[in-house]
Amino acid sequence: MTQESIKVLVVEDHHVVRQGLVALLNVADGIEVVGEAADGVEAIAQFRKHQPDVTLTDLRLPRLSGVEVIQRIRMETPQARFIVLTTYDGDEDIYRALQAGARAYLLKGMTSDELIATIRAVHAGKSHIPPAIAQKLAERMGAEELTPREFDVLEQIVRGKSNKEIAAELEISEATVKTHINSLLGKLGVTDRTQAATAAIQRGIVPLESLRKPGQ
Amino acid sequence: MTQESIKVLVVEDHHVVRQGLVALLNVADGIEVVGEAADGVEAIAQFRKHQPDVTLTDLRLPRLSGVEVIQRIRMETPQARFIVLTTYDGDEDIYRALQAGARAYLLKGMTSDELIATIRAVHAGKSHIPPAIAQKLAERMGAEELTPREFDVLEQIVRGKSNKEIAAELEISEATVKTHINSLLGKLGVTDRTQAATAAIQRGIVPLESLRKPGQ
DNA sequence: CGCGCCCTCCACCTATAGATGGACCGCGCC
DNA sequence: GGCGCGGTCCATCTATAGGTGGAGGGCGCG
Repeated sequence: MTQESIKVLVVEDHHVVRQGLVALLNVADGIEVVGEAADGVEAIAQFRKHQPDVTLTDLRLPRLSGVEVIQRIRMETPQARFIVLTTYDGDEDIYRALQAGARAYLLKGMTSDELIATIRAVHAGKSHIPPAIAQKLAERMGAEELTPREFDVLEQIVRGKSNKEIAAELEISEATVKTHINSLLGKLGVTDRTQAATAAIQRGIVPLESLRKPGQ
Repeated sequence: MTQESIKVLVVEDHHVVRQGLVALLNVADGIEVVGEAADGVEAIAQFRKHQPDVTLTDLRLPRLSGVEVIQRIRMETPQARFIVLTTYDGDEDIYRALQAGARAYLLKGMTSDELIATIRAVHAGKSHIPPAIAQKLAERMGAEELTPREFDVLEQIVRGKSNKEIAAELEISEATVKTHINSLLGKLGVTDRTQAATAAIQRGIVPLESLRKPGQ
Protein backbone atom coordinates (compact mmCIF):
# COMPACT_ATOMS: atom_id res chain seq x y z
CA MET A 1 0.00 0.00 0.00
CA THR A 2 1.24 3.44 -0.90
CA GLN A 3 -0.33 5.33 1.97
CA GLU A 4 -2.59 4.55 4.86
CA SER A 5 -6.21 5.59 4.61
CA ILE A 6 -7.66 7.65 7.41
CA LYS A 7 -10.07 5.39 9.27
CA VAL A 8 -13.29 7.20 10.05
CA LEU A 9 -16.22 6.27 12.27
CA VAL A 10 -19.52 7.97 11.45
CA VAL A 11 -21.95 8.50 14.31
CA GLU A 12 -25.32 9.96 13.36
CA ASP A 13 -28.83 8.90 14.18
CA HIS A 14 -30.61 10.21 11.10
CA HIS A 15 -30.42 7.53 8.44
CA VAL A 16 -30.35 9.83 5.46
CA VAL A 17 -27.68 12.04 6.92
CA ARG A 18 -25.52 9.10 7.88
CA GLN A 19 -25.98 7.66 4.43
CA GLY A 20 -24.97 10.98 2.96
CA LEU A 21 -21.83 11.22 5.04
CA VAL A 22 -20.76 7.71 4.20
CA ALA A 23 -21.45 8.27 0.52
CA LEU A 24 -19.43 11.48 0.52
CA LEU A 25 -16.53 10.02 2.42
CA ASN A 26 -16.31 6.82 0.44
CA VAL A 27 -15.55 8.68 -2.75
CA ALA A 28 -12.83 10.73 -1.08
CA ASP A 29 -9.23 9.62 -1.52
CA GLY A 30 -7.42 8.42 1.53
CA ILE A 31 -10.51 8.18 3.71
CA GLU A 32 -12.12 4.94 4.72
CA VAL A 33 -15.34 4.65 6.68
CA VAL A 34 -14.67 1.75 9.03
CA GLY A 35 -17.87 1.88 11.00
CA GLU A 36 -21.23 3.54 11.51
CA ALA A 37 -23.34 4.05 14.61
CA ALA A 38 -26.85 5.39 15.11
CA ASP A 39 -26.65 6.09 18.83
CA GLY A 40 -24.15 6.81 21.58
CA VAL A 41 -23.85 3.32 22.98
CA GLU A 42 -23.30 1.83 19.57
CA ALA A 43 -20.75 4.53 18.87
CA ILE A 44 -18.59 3.43 21.79
CA ALA A 45 -18.85 -0.20 20.75
CA GLN A 46 -17.88 0.64 17.19
CA PHE A 47 -15.00 2.73 18.38
CA ARG A 48 -13.58 -0.12 20.46
CA LYS A 49 -13.98 -2.49 17.57
CA HIS A 50 -12.43 -0.40 14.82
CA GLN A 51 -10.15 2.08 16.59
CA PRO A 52 -10.80 4.78 13.99
CA ASP A 53 -8.38 7.65 13.49
CA VAL A 54 -11.19 10.18 13.41
CA THR A 55 -14.73 9.97 14.75
CA LEU A 56 -17.33 12.12 13.08
CA THR A 57 -20.28 12.55 15.39
CA ASP A 58 -23.55 14.32 15.80
CA LEU A 59 -24.23 15.87 19.20
CA ARG A 60 -27.88 14.93 19.62
CA LEU A 61 -27.92 11.19 19.83
CA PRO A 62 -30.24 8.64 21.40
CA ARG A 63 -29.07 6.90 24.56
CA LEU A 64 -25.84 8.84 25.03
CA SER A 65 -25.18 12.38 23.82
CA GLY A 66 -22.28 13.18 21.56
CA VAL A 67 -20.52 14.95 24.40
CA GLU A 68 -20.81 11.90 26.63
CA VAL A 69 -19.55 9.68 23.84
CA ILE A 70 -16.48 11.89 23.41
CA GLN A 71 -15.81 11.96 27.14
CA ARG A 72 -16.12 8.23 27.59
CA ILE A 73 -14.01 7.31 24.62
CA ARG A 74 -11.32 9.76 25.63
CA MET A 75 -11.16 8.23 29.05
CA GLU A 76 -9.89 5.00 27.56
CA THR A 77 -8.29 6.44 24.42
CA PRO A 78 -7.11 9.98 25.11
CA GLN A 79 -5.54 10.41 21.71
CA ALA A 80 -8.85 9.76 19.93
CA ARG A 81 -9.87 12.58 17.60
CA PHE A 82 -13.35 13.91 17.11
CA ILE A 83 -15.18 16.12 14.72
CA VAL A 84 -18.59 17.28 15.80
CA LEU A 85 -21.13 17.72 13.07
CA THR A 86 -24.43 19.24 13.94
CA THR A 87 -27.37 21.16 12.57
CA TYR A 88 -27.64 23.45 15.54
CA ASP A 89 -25.17 26.05 16.51
CA GLY A 90 -26.17 26.79 20.07
CA ASP A 91 -23.23 28.33 21.89
CA GLU A 92 -23.50 25.91 24.75
CA ASP A 93 -23.23 22.83 22.58
CA ILE A 94 -20.17 24.14 20.82
CA TYR A 95 -18.55 24.95 24.11
CA ARG A 96 -19.32 21.60 25.68
CA ALA A 97 -18.17 19.64 22.65
CA LEU A 98 -14.84 21.42 22.41
CA GLN A 99 -14.48 21.21 26.16
CA ALA A 100 -15.01 17.46 25.94
CA GLY A 101 -12.18 17.25 23.46
CA ALA A 102 -13.62 17.66 19.98
CA ARG A 103 -11.08 19.07 17.54
CA ALA A 104 -13.53 20.55 15.12
CA TYR A 105 -17.14 21.65 14.96
CA LEU A 106 -18.96 21.72 11.65
CA LEU A 107 -22.50 22.54 10.65
CA LYS A 108 -24.37 20.18 8.39
CA GLY A 109 -24.66 22.90 5.80
CA MET A 110 -20.97 22.68 4.92
CA THR A 111 -19.62 21.42 1.60
CA SER A 112 -18.04 18.02 1.07
CA ASP A 113 -14.72 19.70 0.48
CA GLU A 114 -14.83 21.38 3.84
CA LEU A 115 -15.69 18.13 5.51
CA ILE A 116 -12.89 16.21 3.86
CA ALA A 117 -10.38 18.97 4.46
CA THR A 118 -11.37 19.03 8.11
CA ILE A 119 -10.98 15.29 8.48
CA ARG A 120 -7.50 15.48 7.01
CA ALA A 121 -6.60 18.43 9.20
CA VAL A 122 -7.85 16.78 12.36
CA HIS A 123 -6.10 13.56 11.48
CA ALA A 124 -2.91 15.55 11.06
CA GLY A 125 -3.37 16.80 14.60
CA LYS A 126 -4.78 20.20 13.81
CA SER A 127 -7.96 21.79 14.99
CA HIS A 128 -10.47 23.39 12.74
CA ILE A 129 -13.20 25.74 13.84
CA PRO A 130 -15.11 27.76 11.23
CA PRO A 131 -15.04 31.53 11.84
CA ALA A 132 -18.78 31.75 12.54
CA ILE A 133 -18.45 29.08 15.20
CA ALA A 134 -15.30 30.58 16.63
CA GLN A 135 -17.12 33.83 17.15
CA LYS A 136 -19.96 32.22 19.02
CA LEU A 137 -17.45 30.40 21.12
CA ALA A 138 -15.75 33.64 21.97
CA GLU A 139 -19.06 35.16 23.04
CA ARG A 140 -19.78 32.15 25.15
CA MET A 141 -16.35 32.30 26.80
CA GLY A 142 -17.02 35.82 27.93
CA ALA A 143 -20.25 34.78 29.59
CA GLU A 144 -20.36 33.69 33.18
CA GLU A 145 -21.17 30.14 34.18
CA LEU A 146 -24.53 29.41 35.69
CA THR A 147 -24.43 27.64 39.04
CA PRO A 148 -26.21 24.26 39.18
CA ARG A 149 -29.05 25.78 41.10
CA GLU A 150 -29.45 28.65 38.70
CA PHE A 151 -29.56 26.11 35.95
CA ASP A 152 -32.36 24.23 37.72
CA VAL A 153 -34.34 27.43 38.02
CA LEU A 154 -33.70 28.36 34.41
CA GLU A 155 -34.93 24.99 33.27
CA GLN A 156 -38.17 25.48 35.15
CA ILE A 157 -38.57 28.94 33.69
CA VAL A 158 -38.26 27.50 30.22
CA ARG A 159 -40.94 25.00 31.13
CA GLY A 160 -43.20 27.93 31.87
CA LYS A 161 -43.36 27.54 35.64
CA SER A 162 -44.14 30.48 37.91
CA ASN A 163 -41.80 31.36 40.75
CA LYS A 164 -44.20 29.74 43.18
CA GLU A 165 -44.26 26.52 41.17
CA ILE A 166 -40.49 26.53 40.86
CA ALA A 167 -40.18 26.97 44.61
CA ALA A 168 -42.45 23.98 45.17
CA GLU A 169 -40.66 21.92 42.55
CA LEU A 170 -37.19 22.57 43.93
CA GLU A 171 -38.39 22.64 47.52
CA ILE A 172 -36.99 26.05 48.29
CA SER A 173 -38.72 29.31 49.12
CA GLU A 174 -40.04 31.66 46.51
CA ALA A 175 -37.63 34.29 47.80
CA THR A 176 -34.73 32.00 46.95
CA VAL A 177 -36.11 31.39 43.51
CA LYS A 178 -36.18 35.12 42.95
CA THR A 179 -32.61 35.41 44.14
CA HIS A 180 -31.47 32.81 41.63
CA ILE A 181 -33.49 34.39 38.87
CA ASN A 182 -32.00 37.76 39.57
CA SER A 183 -28.58 36.25 39.40
CA LEU A 184 -29.14 34.26 36.23
CA LEU A 185 -30.76 37.16 34.44
CA GLY A 186 -27.56 39.07 34.99
CA LYS A 187 -25.36 36.25 33.78
CA LEU A 188 -27.41 35.68 30.66
CA GLY A 189 -27.48 39.38 29.99
CA VAL A 190 -31.24 39.59 29.82
CA THR A 191 -33.86 41.51 31.76
CA ASP A 192 -36.77 39.14 32.32
CA ARG A 193 -37.77 35.49 32.40
CA THR A 194 -39.15 35.42 28.90
CA GLN A 195 -35.86 36.59 27.48
CA ALA A 196 -34.10 34.11 29.73
CA ALA A 197 -36.26 31.31 28.32
CA THR A 198 -35.61 32.15 24.68
CA ALA A 199 -31.92 32.75 25.34
CA ALA A 200 -31.68 29.36 27.04
CA ILE A 201 -33.29 27.67 24.07
CA GLN A 202 -31.25 29.58 21.56
CA ARG A 203 -27.93 28.91 23.21
CA GLY A 204 -28.79 25.30 23.78
CA ILE A 205 -28.52 25.59 27.55
CA VAL A 206 -31.92 23.94 27.77
CA PRO A 207 -32.58 21.69 24.78
CA LEU A 208 -35.85 22.35 23.03
CA GLU A 209 -36.67 18.65 22.95
CA SER A 210 -36.61 18.45 26.71
CA LEU A 211 -39.64 20.65 27.02
CA ARG A 212 -42.04 18.57 25.01
CA LYS A 213 -43.74 17.30 28.12
CA PRO A 214 -41.53 14.98 30.19
CA GLY A 215 -39.91 15.80 33.49
CA GLN A 216 -43.37 16.48 34.74
CA MET B 1 -38.62 -0.21 -21.08
CA THR B 2 -40.58 -2.46 -18.80
CA GLN B 3 -41.86 0.21 -16.47
CA GLU B 4 -41.43 3.91 -16.01
CA SER B 5 -39.26 5.13 -13.20
CA ILE B 6 -40.68 7.66 -10.81
CA LYS B 7 -38.91 10.94 -11.51
CA VAL B 8 -37.91 12.65 -8.28
CA LEU B 9 -36.58 16.12 -7.58
CA VAL B 10 -34.62 16.52 -4.35
CA VAL B 11 -34.68 19.95 -2.71
CA GLU B 12 -32.50 20.31 0.33
CA ASP B 13 -29.95 22.93 1.30
CA HIS B 14 -27.69 20.78 3.47
CA HIS B 15 -25.16 19.14 1.20
CA VAL B 16 -24.67 16.00 3.19
CA VAL B 17 -28.38 15.44 3.60
CA ARG B 18 -29.04 15.99 -0.06
CA GLN B 19 -26.21 13.68 -0.91
CA GLY B 20 -27.68 11.08 1.40
CA LEU B 21 -31.11 11.32 -0.13
CA VAL B 22 -29.77 11.02 -3.64
CA ALA B 23 -27.59 8.08 -2.67
CA LEU B 24 -30.53 6.33 -1.03
CA LEU B 25 -32.90 6.95 -3.89
CA ASN B 26 -30.50 6.01 -6.63
CA VAL B 27 -30.21 2.46 -5.35
CA ALA B 28 -34.00 2.08 -5.12
CA ASP B 29 -35.78 0.33 -7.96
CA GLY B 30 -38.09 2.38 -10.07
CA ILE B 31 -36.96 5.72 -8.70
CA GLU B 32 -34.83 8.15 -10.60
CA VAL B 33 -33.46 11.39 -9.23
CA VAL B 34 -33.82 13.82 -12.09
CA GLY B 35 -32.69 16.95 -10.33
CA GLU B 36 -31.35 18.51 -7.17
CA ALA B 37 -31.75 21.97 -5.73
CA ALA B 38 -30.19 23.69 -2.74
CA ASP B 39 -32.61 26.58 -2.39
CA GLY B 40 -36.17 27.57 -3.24
CA VAL B 41 -35.47 29.51 -6.39
CA GLU B 42 -33.36 26.75 -7.82
CA ALA B 43 -36.07 24.26 -6.87
CA ILE B 44 -38.60 26.02 -9.07
CA ALA B 45 -36.15 26.20 -11.95
CA GLN B 46 -35.35 22.51 -11.62
CA PHE B 47 -39.00 21.64 -11.45
CA ARG B 48 -39.74 23.48 -14.68
CA LYS B 49 -36.82 21.83 -16.37
CA HIS B 50 -37.45 18.25 -15.32
CA GLN B 51 -41.15 18.05 -14.54
CA PRO B 52 -40.61 15.43 -11.80
CA ASP B 53 -43.39 13.16 -10.65
CA VAL B 54 -42.57 13.74 -7.02
CA THR B 55 -40.69 16.58 -5.36
CA LEU B 56 -38.98 15.82 -2.09
CA THR B 57 -38.33 19.05 -0.23
CA ASP B 58 -37.08 20.46 3.01
CA LEU B 59 -39.13 23.26 4.53
CA ARG B 60 -36.34 25.54 5.70
CA LEU B 61 -34.64 26.70 2.56
CA PRO B 62 -32.65 29.75 1.59
CA ARG B 63 -34.31 32.36 -0.61
CA LEU B 64 -37.79 30.75 -0.74
CA SER B 65 -39.26 28.53 1.94
CA GLY B 66 -40.50 25.05 1.14
CA VAL B 67 -44.07 26.20 1.60
CA GLU B 68 -43.60 29.00 -0.92
CA VAL B 69 -41.97 26.61 -3.36
CA ILE B 70 -44.94 24.25 -3.13
CA GLN B 71 -47.41 27.07 -3.58
CA ARG B 72 -45.69 28.57 -6.58
CA ILE B 73 -45.15 25.30 -8.36
CA ARG B 74 -48.74 24.26 -7.79
CA MET B 75 -49.94 27.50 -9.30
CA GLU B 76 -48.54 26.46 -12.64
CA THR B 77 -48.67 22.69 -12.17
CA PRO B 78 -51.54 21.83 -9.84
CA GLN B 79 -51.06 18.09 -10.17
CA ALA B 80 -47.46 18.27 -8.87
CA ARG B 81 -46.85 16.05 -5.88
CA PHE B 82 -44.77 16.93 -2.87
CA ILE B 83 -43.25 15.18 0.07
CA VAL B 84 -41.98 17.40 2.83
CA LEU B 85 -38.94 16.15 4.66
CA THR B 86 -37.79 18.03 7.69
CA THR B 87 -35.91 17.74 10.94
CA TYR B 88 -38.39 19.78 12.90
CA ASP B 89 -41.88 18.77 13.73
CA GLY B 90 -43.43 22.06 14.74
CA ASP B 91 -47.19 21.84 14.37
CA GLU B 92 -47.38 25.03 12.41
CA ASP B 93 -44.95 23.87 9.76
CA ILE B 94 -46.77 20.63 9.25
CA TYR B 95 -50.05 22.44 8.95
CA ARG B 96 -48.75 25.01 6.50
CA ALA B 97 -47.01 22.41 4.35
CA LEU B 98 -50.06 20.20 4.05
CA GLN B 99 -52.20 23.27 3.56
CA ALA B 100 -49.94 24.29 0.69
CA GLY B 101 -50.52 20.94 -0.92
CA ALA B 102 -47.86 18.52 0.34
CA ARG B 103 -49.04 14.93 0.24
CA ALA B 104 -46.72 13.62 2.91
CA TYR B 105 -44.60 14.88 5.76
CA LEU B 106 -41.60 12.91 6.92
CA LEU B 107 -38.98 13.50 9.56
CA LYS B 108 -35.33 13.06 8.67
CA GLY B 109 -35.03 10.30 11.21
CA MET B 110 -37.05 7.89 9.09
CA THR B 111 -35.64 4.77 7.43
CA SER B 112 -34.87 4.45 3.73
CA ASP B 113 -37.73 1.99 3.41
CA GLU B 114 -40.21 4.47 4.76
CA LEU B 115 -38.94 7.11 2.40
CA ILE B 116 -39.15 4.89 -0.64
CA ALA B 117 -42.55 3.53 0.30
CA THR B 118 -43.80 7.08 0.75
CA ILE B 119 -42.50 8.17 -2.63
CA ARG B 120 -44.28 5.25 -4.27
CA ALA B 121 -47.48 5.93 -2.36
CA VAL B 122 -47.48 9.62 -3.20
CA HIS B 123 -46.72 8.89 -6.82
CA ALA B 124 -49.70 6.53 -6.83
CA GLY B 125 -51.83 9.42 -5.68
CA LYS B 126 -52.04 8.52 -2.02
CA SER B 127 -51.17 10.61 0.95
CA HIS B 128 -48.94 9.46 3.71
CA ILE B 129 -48.70 11.06 7.13
CA PRO B 130 -46.94 9.19 9.94
CA PRO B 131 -49.11 8.70 13.03
CA ALA B 132 -46.97 10.96 15.22
CA ILE B 133 -47.34 13.75 12.71
CA ALA B 134 -51.03 13.12 12.19
CA GLN B 135 -51.60 13.54 15.88
CA LYS B 136 -49.83 16.88 15.99
CA LEU B 137 -51.83 17.99 13.04
CA ALA B 138 -55.03 17.03 14.79
CA GLU B 139 -54.00 19.07 17.83
CA ARG B 140 -53.20 21.98 15.63
CA MET B 141 -56.57 21.73 13.85
CA GLY B 142 -58.36 21.96 17.14
CA ALA B 143 -56.47 25.12 18.05
CA GLU B 144 -57.85 28.49 17.15
CA GLU B 145 -56.14 30.71 14.61
CA LEU B 146 -54.28 33.74 15.84
CA THR B 147 -55.36 37.01 14.29
CA PRO B 148 -52.63 38.94 12.42
CA ARG B 149 -52.36 41.41 15.23
CA GLU B 150 -52.09 38.72 17.84
CA PHE B 151 -49.35 37.20 15.78
CA ASP B 152 -47.48 40.51 15.74
CA VAL B 153 -47.71 40.74 19.49
CA LEU B 154 -46.64 37.14 19.95
CA GLU B 155 -43.61 37.72 17.80
CA GLN B 156 -42.57 40.64 19.97
CA ILE B 157 -43.09 38.59 23.09
CA VAL B 158 -40.75 35.95 21.73
CA ARG B 159 -38.21 38.66 21.10
CA GLY B 160 -38.38 39.45 24.77
CA LYS B 161 -40.14 42.80 24.52
CA SER B 162 -42.20 44.20 27.40
CA ASN B 163 -45.77 45.29 26.87
CA LYS B 164 -44.65 48.90 26.80
CA GLU B 165 -42.04 48.17 24.15
CA ILE B 166 -44.53 46.20 22.10
CA ALA B 167 -46.98 49.08 22.27
CA ALA B 168 -44.29 51.45 21.02
CA GLU B 169 -43.20 49.04 18.31
CA LEU B 170 -46.69 48.44 16.96
CA GLU B 171 -47.80 51.99 17.65
CA ILE B 172 -50.79 51.03 19.74
CA SER B 173 -51.55 51.57 23.42
CA GLU B 174 -50.28 49.26 26.10
CA ALA B 175 -53.89 48.43 26.95
CA THR B 176 -54.40 47.09 23.45
CA VAL B 177 -51.27 45.02 23.74
CA LYS B 178 -52.69 43.49 26.89
CA THR B 179 -55.95 42.75 25.16
CA HIS B 180 -54.15 40.89 22.39
CA ILE B 181 -51.98 39.04 24.86
CA ASN B 182 -54.98 37.97 26.85
CA SER B 183 -56.57 36.68 23.74
CA LEU B 184 -53.55 34.86 22.40
CA LEU B 185 -52.78 33.27 25.74
CA GLY B 186 -56.21 31.70 25.59
CA LYS B 187 -55.80 30.51 22.04
CA LEU B 188 -52.40 29.01 22.71
CA GLY B 189 -53.71 27.38 25.84
CA VAL B 190 -51.06 28.92 28.08
CA THR B 191 -51.13 31.19 31.10
CA ASP B 192 -48.31 33.66 30.69
CA ARG B 193 -45.97 35.25 28.16
CA THR B 194 -43.08 32.96 28.88
CA GLN B 195 -45.17 29.91 28.09
CA ALA B 196 -46.47 31.72 25.03
CA ALA B 197 -42.90 32.33 23.87
CA THR B 198 -41.78 28.73 24.24
CA ALA B 199 -45.02 27.43 22.73
CA ALA B 200 -44.53 29.74 19.75
CA ILE B 201 -41.02 28.46 19.21
CA GLN B 202 -41.99 24.85 19.74
CA ARG B 203 -44.90 24.93 17.36
CA GLY B 204 -42.93 26.83 14.80
CA ILE B 205 -45.28 29.81 14.88
CA VAL B 206 -42.25 32.00 15.32
CA PRO B 207 -39.14 30.42 13.83
CA LEU B 208 -36.18 30.27 16.16
CA GLU B 209 -33.85 31.59 13.50
CA SER B 210 -35.82 34.80 13.27
CA LEU B 211 -34.86 35.81 16.75
CA ARG B 212 -31.12 35.77 16.27
CA LYS B 213 -31.06 39.54 16.16
CA PRO B 214 -32.61 40.95 12.98
CA GLY B 215 -35.97 42.66 12.69
CA GLN B 216 -34.60 45.23 15.10
C1' DC C 1 -78.73 46.50 6.44
C1' DG C 2 -77.35 43.83 10.42
C1' DC C 3 -74.20 40.56 12.32
C1' DG C 4 -69.79 39.01 13.60
C1' DC C 5 -64.94 39.60 13.89
C1' DC C 6 -61.03 42.27 14.55
C1' DC C 7 -58.67 46.17 16.26
C1' DT C 8 -58.50 49.73 19.16
C1' DC C 9 -58.78 51.97 23.74
C1' DC C 10 -60.12 52.79 28.73
C1' DA C 11 -60.40 51.98 33.82
C1' DC C 12 -59.58 49.16 37.57
C1' DC C 13 -57.85 45.59 40.33
C1' DT C 14 -54.82 41.73 41.78
C1' DA C 15 -51.10 38.78 41.25
C1' DT C 16 -46.60 38.10 39.81
C1' DA C 17 -42.11 39.37 38.79
C1' DG C 18 -37.94 41.85 39.46
C1' DA C 19 -34.65 44.88 42.36
C1' DT C 20 -32.21 45.62 46.65
C1' DG C 21 -29.79 44.77 50.79
C1' DG C 22 -28.80 42.05 54.44
C1' DA C 23 -28.15 37.48 56.73
C1' DC C 24 -26.65 32.54 57.81
C1' DC C 25 -24.48 28.15 56.66
C1' DG C 26 -21.38 24.82 54.44
C1' DC C 27 -17.53 23.81 51.64
C1' DG C 28 -13.15 23.99 49.38
C1' DC C 29 -8.76 26.24 49.27
C1' DC C 30 -4.75 28.88 50.57
C1' DG D 1 -8.27 29.32 60.63
C1' DG D 2 -9.83 32.72 57.43
C1' DC D 3 -11.64 33.72 53.01
C1' DG D 4 -14.58 33.38 49.03
C1' DC D 5 -18.42 31.47 46.92
C1' DG D 6 -22.62 29.21 46.36
C1' DG D 7 -26.94 28.19 48.22
C1' DT D 8 -30.42 29.28 51.23
C1' DC D 9 -33.62 32.58 53.29
C1' DC D 10 -35.84 37.07 54.71
C1' DA D 11 -38.43 41.65 54.17
C1' DT D 12 -39.74 45.29 51.33
C1' DC D 13 -40.72 48.02 47.44
C1' DT D 14 -41.95 49.02 42.66
C1' DA D 15 -42.90 47.84 38.12
C1' DT D 16 -44.94 44.79 35.11
C1' DA D 17 -48.14 41.47 33.80
C1' DG D 18 -52.56 39.44 33.67
C1' DG D 19 -57.88 39.45 34.39
C1' DT D 20 -62.44 41.69 33.61
C1' DG D 21 -65.78 44.40 31.68
C1' DG D 22 -67.13 47.75 28.76
C1' DA D 23 -67.03 50.52 24.41
C1' DG D 24 -66.43 52.45 19.74
C1' DG D 25 -65.14 51.99 14.75
C1' DG D 26 -64.04 49.38 10.49
C1' DC D 27 -64.81 45.73 7.31
C1' DG D 28 -66.63 41.77 5.03
C1' DC D 29 -70.58 38.84 4.24
C1' DG D 30 -75.11 36.96 3.82
